[in-house]
Amino acid sequence: MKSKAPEQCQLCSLYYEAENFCAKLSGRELDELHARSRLVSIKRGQMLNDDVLERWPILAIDSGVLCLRNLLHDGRRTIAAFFLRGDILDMRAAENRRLGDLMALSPVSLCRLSPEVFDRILSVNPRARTVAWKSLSGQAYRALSHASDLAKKQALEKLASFVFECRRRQKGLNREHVEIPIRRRDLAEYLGMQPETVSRCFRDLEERAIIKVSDLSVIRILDLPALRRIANGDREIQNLIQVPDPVFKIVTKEA
Amino acid sequence: MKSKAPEQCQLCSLYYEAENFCAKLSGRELDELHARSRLVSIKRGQMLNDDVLERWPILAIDSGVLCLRNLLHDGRRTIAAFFLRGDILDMRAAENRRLGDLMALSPVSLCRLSPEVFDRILSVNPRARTVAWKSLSGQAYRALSHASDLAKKQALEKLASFVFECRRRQKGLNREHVEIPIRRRDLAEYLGMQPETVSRCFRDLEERAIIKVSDLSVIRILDLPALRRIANGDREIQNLIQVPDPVFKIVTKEA
DNA sequence: CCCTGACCTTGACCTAGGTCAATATCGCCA
DNA sequence: TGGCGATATTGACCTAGGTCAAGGTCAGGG
Repeated sequence: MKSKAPEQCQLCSLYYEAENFCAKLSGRELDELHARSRLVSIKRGQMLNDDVLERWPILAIDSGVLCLRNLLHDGRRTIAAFFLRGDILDMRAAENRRLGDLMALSPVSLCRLSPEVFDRILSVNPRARTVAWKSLSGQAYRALSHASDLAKKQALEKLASFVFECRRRQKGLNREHVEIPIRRRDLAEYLGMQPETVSRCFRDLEERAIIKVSDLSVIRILDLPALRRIANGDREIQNLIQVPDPVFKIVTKEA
Repeated sequence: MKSKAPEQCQLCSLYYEAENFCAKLSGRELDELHARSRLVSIKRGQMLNDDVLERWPILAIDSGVLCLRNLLHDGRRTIAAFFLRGDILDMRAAENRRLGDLMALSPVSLCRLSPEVFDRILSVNPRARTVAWKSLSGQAYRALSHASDLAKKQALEKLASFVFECRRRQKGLNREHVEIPIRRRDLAEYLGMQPETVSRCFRDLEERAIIKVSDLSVIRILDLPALRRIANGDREIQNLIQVPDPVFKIVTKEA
């Protein structure tokens, strides 16, 4: 009887969290996948280089925060998305598209899955296929909703929206405390703004008693409905709370 | 011998274009899918309503431009993505996420696929599965790259980037003429800017002899490398070509 | 425990592009 | 073909947030 999962896998969230990919595999499938895959650790700031990605285009995140970042050569940087535990990335589809580099925003542990075994499993194991499909469409929908945020929302709204994204994605049950898993600077790059602006927006939300910034990586939501309204682009609340601007505009018109 | 595809399908690009989903199906699979699916036409501006989507969450585009649009209730509107012939949408993953509405930006012909038959086909037909997987990851990567554009690029750069997106997606072989399949206003919503700005940017590119705007829906690329450099965020070219601004600003300061 | 460098915050100022208003142009239908 | 409503363009002006510069704060190493 060989029902025991490989030792390494037992410590990996991809296996021990029931909704994740490896948890859906039969013992045999897991053995085979494990035999042909590589669990690796990456330090913060480190990037996965392209030729390794070519050979190992399928990645599954065990822990940490990985991001997809691209930089214009005049130094502007953007983080297009970040990936958390449980996410499965298939970089094969990126093909000729220049999307950017995968970079660790915190120490990351991830598993490079053998594309062959991965594909084979997808073709025979419907539950595993569902997990992979869901992860991929989750990424797609997250990216779409992020694109909406970036397109028309103001800085404050984007930040509020981001808090909800973190909240939705965090595993714990605590809905009041939200962990901000990335640093201010990275957050700014993700939201397409400057660190200074992020800072100002946090302060703004705090001054309105909508959130409390405990430390740099955790906030507490004090007024959930207000935060939600801001995230949804409701300008009422913003104006209501803001000091009604006592500036009179003098229009001079030539007669 | 029943090798003939259903008549309706023979006129549908999903079937007659070899790389599309229905072209990968066996005669039997196609018959079954066709029997349980619905080809529908949508006029420009029309939206697919939510409860129908609930029952028919899988859509395949035969022709036209469908978009995912969401509007903040103060009137700001965003187009998060648009979908063209061959694209397959799976709205089941959207779940609780409020992504927006599917709306036709031009007359659209699409096929509502039966989710059950679709899933069954995915589980037995690897080629069809590949097509669906590719379409989904294409959407994901397009959304990511769009998000990057929105985050840090300037208006001109976003527009140039958009031209390349259209070019990459258009089927024809003509690489010099690019069809802009949507109107200015929609384009503005997609790029997160105002129609006025779109207009100004087109003019700017035209004045620099980088493109030629033939009519509202077709442009001709005159200087591909320049356009590419702009799209990639190279500010050199922008400054080199721009007339060095001969405006002196007179700053008056009280002594 | 202190030192150092990276990160974050704050304030002052400035500009890209949003806003508003006035045409011009398009595309559809009679 | 002509007329009309929707769409696009242009110009003038203004503001959200980017930029720059100056501290402040934190975490990790000796």
